[in-house]
Amino acid sequence: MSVTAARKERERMVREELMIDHARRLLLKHGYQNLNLDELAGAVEYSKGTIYLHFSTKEDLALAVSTRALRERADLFERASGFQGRSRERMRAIGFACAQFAVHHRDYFNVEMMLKSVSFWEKASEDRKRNHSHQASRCFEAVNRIALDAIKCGDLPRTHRAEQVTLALIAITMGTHCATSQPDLMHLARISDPISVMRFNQDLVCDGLGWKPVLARFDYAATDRRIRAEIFPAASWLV
Amino acid sequence: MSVTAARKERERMVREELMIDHARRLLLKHGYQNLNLDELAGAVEYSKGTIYLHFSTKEDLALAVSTRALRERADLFERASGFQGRSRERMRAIGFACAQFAVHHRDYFNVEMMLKSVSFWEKASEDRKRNHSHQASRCFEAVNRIALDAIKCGDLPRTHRAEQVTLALIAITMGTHCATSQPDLMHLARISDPISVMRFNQDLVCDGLGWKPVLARFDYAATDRRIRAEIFPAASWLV
DNA sequence: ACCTGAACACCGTTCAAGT
DNA sequence: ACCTGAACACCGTTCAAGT
Repeated sequence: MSVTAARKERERMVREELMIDHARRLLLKHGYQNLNLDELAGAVEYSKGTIYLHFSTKEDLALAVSTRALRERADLFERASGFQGRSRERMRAIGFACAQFAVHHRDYFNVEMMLKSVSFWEKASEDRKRNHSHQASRCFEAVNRIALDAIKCGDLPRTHRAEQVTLALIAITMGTHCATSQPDLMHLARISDPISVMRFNQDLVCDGLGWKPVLARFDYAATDRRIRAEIFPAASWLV
Repeated sequence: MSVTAARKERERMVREELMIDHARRLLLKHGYQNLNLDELAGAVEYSKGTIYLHFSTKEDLALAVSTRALRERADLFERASGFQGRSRERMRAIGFACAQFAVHHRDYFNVEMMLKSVSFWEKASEDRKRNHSHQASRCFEAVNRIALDAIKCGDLPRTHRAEQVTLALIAITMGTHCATSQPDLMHLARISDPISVMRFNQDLVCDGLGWKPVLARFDYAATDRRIRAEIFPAASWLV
């Protein structure tokens, strides 16, 4: 490959990132349905035709936005997973990673939901689908490794399978996101702080699993301080 | 109102139900994005203009489909709530109602997800939005009443608030639906039966809440048989 | 009074033409 | 070789005309 070609490729990637940046902004502003490619073309200062040199369809573009966020989540999860402590403390660090991600990506979860629902996948390019499931499995494995360790060392009952445990934690996390993003429901439940609901629900599932040390028998305040200090030193976003 | 007017109104309602029936079928077949009003008009044998005499927008139509399903869920929940037994047994009956609903509506959950994500609500008519939140609150209250009773009689620790409990159960249910509808995730977790995952996860949350009698100290097999016999006699769908 | 379906508007997608 | 933007296609929405 010539020197010129390498530079061209680099510039191409920069342009693609620019498009994803603006697409993300517009997605959060208008939602997927009202994301307008004319507006995007205007924002990135390229023609609509050029957008189609990067993304095969509008769905493909939305998937790219989603995958980039998912990669950030996987990064956070892997960082959290390296926390030095007992298995349930490491799991708690993952909880912090979720919160960090939720704050950084605010109402991003709505876009994520969109992807799960429709005929999105059949309209996206193979490359991008592969990348998305790669990032998804990084997230899964980060949690699953902790569950495996917990079962091995006896912090979790040996009757559990690690994948069952991981799926339960993913479910409570997704479900809480889902539930807390519905204003009606939050109003019915007379609840205002989504992050404390997330904590509470994740603790419930861990306690339900019998994950030692159980909340009632251990004070996690010191753990939480260490997680903040060691894993998320830059995070000024939480009390 | 004249006799004629009453008949006209009845016929109007029949026609609307017909439209909702077919819309539901097409939604499940193609997904929301590919739901085509020309196809719907053909299926119901009315013109597109007539569809707009019933529904203000395509979003309004989808909301109508969703609300009718939600009404059925609320009916099932209220029936389950009347089960005679301890609070956690009644909660278990709600779990059966969820399963019954999931089986009857199969991949309906995807449509439900759609509603949560986009600028759906701003394009739907006020009447229909009101009806939807009415049905949603019927579901919420059916669960919440059981939680309130449980706290009152000491089956749940008095430190819990009923709404917190209800929200946690809604979250694990939604999250499990969400997670089990992603083939990638099910493959990673090496899990094939969504219904048993739902049971497992709901039990986890109840145990985590300390909802007596806890799973390990009580055999729910007899309860399950009674629920099947008394609440869902017509349900041949579960082993 | 009720219903129709052709016409319109909007926007994702393509491709012939320009630099 | 790369980019453009006018033209096309599809489909949700409207409304003048028909019965």
